[in-house]
This record gives sequence, structure tokens and C-alpha cells, in this order.
Amino acid sequence: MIKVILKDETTVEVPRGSTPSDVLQEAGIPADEGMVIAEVNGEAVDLDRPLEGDCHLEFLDFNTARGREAYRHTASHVMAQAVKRLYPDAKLAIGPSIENGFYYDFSMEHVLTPEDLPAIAEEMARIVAEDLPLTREEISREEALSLFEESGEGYKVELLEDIEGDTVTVYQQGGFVDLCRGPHLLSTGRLEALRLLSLAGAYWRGDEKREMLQRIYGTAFDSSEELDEYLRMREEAEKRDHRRLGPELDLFSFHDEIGPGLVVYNPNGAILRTVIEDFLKMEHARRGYQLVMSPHIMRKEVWETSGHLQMQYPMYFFEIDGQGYGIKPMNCPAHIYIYKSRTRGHNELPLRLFELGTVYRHERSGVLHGLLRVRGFTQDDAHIFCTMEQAEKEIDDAIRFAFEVQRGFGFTEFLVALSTRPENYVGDIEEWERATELLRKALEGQSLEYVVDEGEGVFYGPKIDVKLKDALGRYWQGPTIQFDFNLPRRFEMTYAGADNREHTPVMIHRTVLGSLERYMGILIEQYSGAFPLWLAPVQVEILPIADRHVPFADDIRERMESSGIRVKVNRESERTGNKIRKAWQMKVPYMVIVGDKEVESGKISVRSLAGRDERDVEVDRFVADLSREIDSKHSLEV
RNA sequence: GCCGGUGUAGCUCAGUUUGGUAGAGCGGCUCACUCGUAAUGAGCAGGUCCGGGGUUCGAAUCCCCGCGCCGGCUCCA
Repeated sequence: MIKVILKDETTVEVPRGSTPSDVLQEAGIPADEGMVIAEVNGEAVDLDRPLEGDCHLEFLDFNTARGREAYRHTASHVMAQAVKRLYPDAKLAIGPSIENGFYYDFSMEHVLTPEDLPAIAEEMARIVAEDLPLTREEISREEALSLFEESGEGYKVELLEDIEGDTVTVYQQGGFVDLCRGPHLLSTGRLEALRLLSLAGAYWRGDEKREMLQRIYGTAFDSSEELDEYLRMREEAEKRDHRRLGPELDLFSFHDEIGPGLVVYNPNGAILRTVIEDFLKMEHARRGYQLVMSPHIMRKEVWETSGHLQMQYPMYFFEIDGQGYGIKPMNCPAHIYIYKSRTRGHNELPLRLFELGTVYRHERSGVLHGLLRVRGFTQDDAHIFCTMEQAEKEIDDAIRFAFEVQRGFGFTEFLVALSTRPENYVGDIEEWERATELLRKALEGQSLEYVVDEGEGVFYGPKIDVKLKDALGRYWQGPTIQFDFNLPRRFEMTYAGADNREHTPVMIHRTVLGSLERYMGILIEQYSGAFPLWLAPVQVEILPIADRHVPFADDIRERMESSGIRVKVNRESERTGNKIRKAWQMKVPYMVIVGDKEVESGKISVRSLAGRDERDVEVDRFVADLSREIDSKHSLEV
């Protein structure tokens, strides 16, 4: 007999070689409580894996990350089996579970189209109905090699070559065999709700020099309700899509004639951006940043010095009077030249230069995506030049600043990542370690949880990335703070130290929003276009009931305008209901309705976007309320 | 850039399979109505059917080449 300690600390005794399923029974837990896999001493295993000795045992259902992973991974095996049944020549590549679903990559003669998906889904349903058991087998590498070589699974052979160790595991269900670490569900019949979502091309091993495979995306849940809920969520996301809302709300537009990835700001978008810019300028000024500006084009030599040219950074180049110029893809060189515009002493450091700098990058056509990925965008870019000793505080402040601003825009949940030295790097290891340590210290000093992305730093220094969680639970890239050892040397930057000798300053790149375009895209989706009052392009729309009420409406409008409220009057000869509907469609936060009663009393009726209705409101009181609401979203604790 | 899909009025889409000279709703404009909290009615205008070549007596429709957009890969603010 062996002792099995469960999660609730109870101990169950079972014969050696019993399986987690046996333990489930022994412990009186109904086997079909939706348990997916088990963890034995922290190792994820199948529910029918024999227990070899005393152990800690935990059961994982679909609501755990690892359980969900195994569940969806099983679904991907079922999909692969279905594809093999329908297209016997299909070669298997990889088929992992991913956030919200799974995929499998294939190589085959037949080119899949969306019309093929129903047949594959049907075949999958058949496999589920057949309730095929999934069995795990440990075999030697050699055995596996010959197995997959014989069946012509070249990709599996290649994977095997990279696996260390003498034995590997394969999983099999109904004659379908796959190289797989597992664990899996006990049988295909345990899959409840499956859905194929889309097709895509994907390079083998993500390498664009290698062959393009056909990928099928799908998802799986352990109840059809949850699947439906997920599909509803996708629909909701589609409704919030900034690419749909942007033109609808007259925020921005794209034009084939102007070019892909080049944003045009329509009036409402320009207002929104101006509000954001003014806010940023103020917040930077309050924190000792100095606003600077620099040209959009700079001579080619600048980009040689910075290294962009040699790195073949995706820039645009052209000639003027026989001189080569490049359109700036980054603002740093200009800020460095501002630094270098005179000699610097240690007393004037840290020097914090801030620019709303518009940059252009030649993004490959396939990656463009609304406002989130464009070819021309404006960064809220700052460079802090300081001594290594000052860096710690600067980083600390920059992180604090970034979070304060993000909270001001209504984001409260974040994912923080610290990226360390990549394989290709400049500078010496000691420097890297020191800088990485500073970043780590700052994060820990502020009790921020973070993950370490080993080797994900930029070649010139380690960095901190912050992702924002939006109202739909999606994450977006936000602030980034990057150390740079490279540019200060390349541009031969110096300052006179207290020792009256020349030193090289440290440079920190940082942005709070990243790109204004992308951030606006994120904001649109976060609020589905219904911005908080301080950001709303039109804050109040006045709706006269009949044409004769227009003069009174204009009167109110002027009073509000003089208080800085962004207000419009709807002068159309329309029914009030329709005017409300139109203002609502444009997501105007407040509607003011004026008719005979209002003209007579001088008071107004106020209707909020949410439908709240208040009568007999004094105009001054309303304006004061608005101002308070605007300020409340606006003010940040510093 | 690569793989797949897609492109008809400002927007959403029908017409493409089986080639025979383009349609709806919303939106816009005009007129009438002057109205109290999510669509008043009538009329009018609006289309190089993404672009260029080809096949054909004839192309939105078939073929070829581009371009844009969408879903991914890769990359990144």
C-alpha cells in the first residue's frame, strides 16, 4: 500500500500502482466531477497513470490553467485525427493548446478553405462519439524515430531530434499516434464543447525561411454554456473593434489613396488626441521633463551613427540635393543631439527630454492592424540622461509615473515583465547585470509582481514592459522602460563629473502610452467608444424640441463653451426621439433637452448616455457638475 | 514579406454558381411636418462593380497581374 496525500491534507491508502482515478473513487469523489488530469508531486499526469509510491496528489479540472491546457490539447489531438481521416496525406507538425483554445499545424496537398471546416468538425464529433481511449506509451527515441519515419511524419522526426533523453512518450487514440508529452483526458468522449474557429498560414517553427504550414484554430470548453459565453465574448469584442467604431464616431479614417497604415484624424479623433496630448504635456512638466521637438527627417549619417542603417532597421530613405535623408523611426538621436548641443556637467543631470514625436517605420504589409499597428505614429517618448548612480531613482520614478497615468485612463490591472540580456547584445555582462538588477530592484521596491522574460531584452539593454488589461480581459502592450548602453557610446556623449573628468551618461528610453495611435485604439475598445467625460470629443449635445428653441439652445451652448465644455447643438428638424438616438449612437455623455418649459424657466433637462433623466436643472449647477466630473478623471495623485 | 479569405453607392449587403449593359436598407440632400426622451413622411441625388490587362459579339460575373482590407505567421510602439 502507498500513502497518497490529497490537497485537503487527507491521506488515502491505496495499493501501489493505483491510478489517480482509483484514488478519486477511494476518496469518494465522483470520477466524473470533470477532473481532467492530476498532479503527482507537482507533475501533471494522466488520470490513469499508475502511482509508484507515496505522493502528494492533486486533481485538476477545467477551471485550472493546467487542466484547461490538457483538455484543449486533447481537443487538438482529436482535430488532428479528424484531419488525418479526411486527408490521409496530411503531415502533422505541432498542435499545442493556447490561450482561449488550441491549434494544429499540418502540411498537405489539399489547400484548406473555410468550407472544409464543417466536415472536419463533423469528423471530430464522430471521434468524440466513438469515445476512444487515449493511451500513453513510453518508448525509446530510436523506436519513436523509426515509428515516425515509417509513417512519413517528417516534422515529428525533426522534433524528436531536438528532444533530449533516451525515452519519449507517444499518445495514441484509435490508431492515431502523436509524439506528445501529455497529459491528456482519458478518452475522446470526455470532450464536451468543441468549435473550429479559423484557418491561417504559419511557418514551420515560426521561421519565415521554412515552409508554410496550414493551421487550424479551434477552442474547447467543458460545457457548451462556457463555449457560448466565449463566442459571445468574441462577438462583443467585434462590436468594440476600434476599426469599426473609429469611423462611426468620426474619430479617424484610413484611405487607400493616402496609403496603408497611415492614420487620418477626423475632427472627433483630433479632439481626443489633443486632450490626451495636453494631459501628457502637463503630467510630464510636473515631473521635471522638458518638452522638446525635432524634425521628421534627418540626414543618413545620423542613422549610421545610431546603427539603424547597419541593422537594416525598416526605415524610409530618400535624397535632397544629393544628400541622403531618412525619416525618423525613433526620436532618440534628436534628443541626444539636444544633449550634445552644449557641454554637460553632472549637476544638470538627470536631464529628462520629452517629445510627442511622430515616427515612421516600414512595417511589413501583413502586420498592419487598424490603429494598433501602423506605419506612422506618435510616441510619448522620453529619454532620461543620467549617471549610473541616479538611474535607480529615475527608473523608480518612471515606473510610478507610468502606472499613475494608466490609472488616470481607467486601467487598473497590469502584467509586468522584466526582459533580460538576449543572445546578441552590446556592452559588457557586468553592466547588463547591474542594470537588470536596478530594474528588478525598482519593481520589487514598489511591490509589483512581474515575470522575467529571459533573453527578451533589446540588444542595447534590459527593459521593463507593462501590459494593460482591458474591460474584456485582453492584454495590450503599454509602457516600456529600457536601459541603453549603446547609444551614449555611439554618439560619444559625455558629462563632466565631480572629479572634473569626462564620463559617459546612462540613457533610459521610456514611454508611458507607447504610441498615441495605438493607445487611442485601446481606449476605444476599452470604453467601446463611450469615453469618460474628460476624453469625450463631444461632452454635451443640446437637443431643441422644435426649431423655435434653437436660439435658447445656442444661448446655453455659449454659456457652456465659455466654461470650456465641448458642446454641440443639433439643429436638424427632427423628432426629439431621433435626436436622442443619434446622440446616443455617437456616445455623447450628456444630452440637454430644451423646449417651451425650459425656455420659460431658464432651466434645462439633462439626459445621460445611460438614460438617466433629470429635469429643472440650473445651467450653472450642471456646468459645475460637469467640471467636477471632468476634473475627477483628470487629476492624478503625484 | 509569406499562407488563406475577401473587395458591388458614405455604411451593411443582394446580384457572381448558369456572362446579356446594377439593386435594397441605413446614411446624405430637398420639401412638408414643429413635434417632450432610442427611427415623421414624401421625393431626389449618389456606383470607373478595387486597378490594369486578357477571353468574348458582350464581363460586376470567366482567366492573368497588381493593390487594399480581414484572419494568422514573423516583427514590434
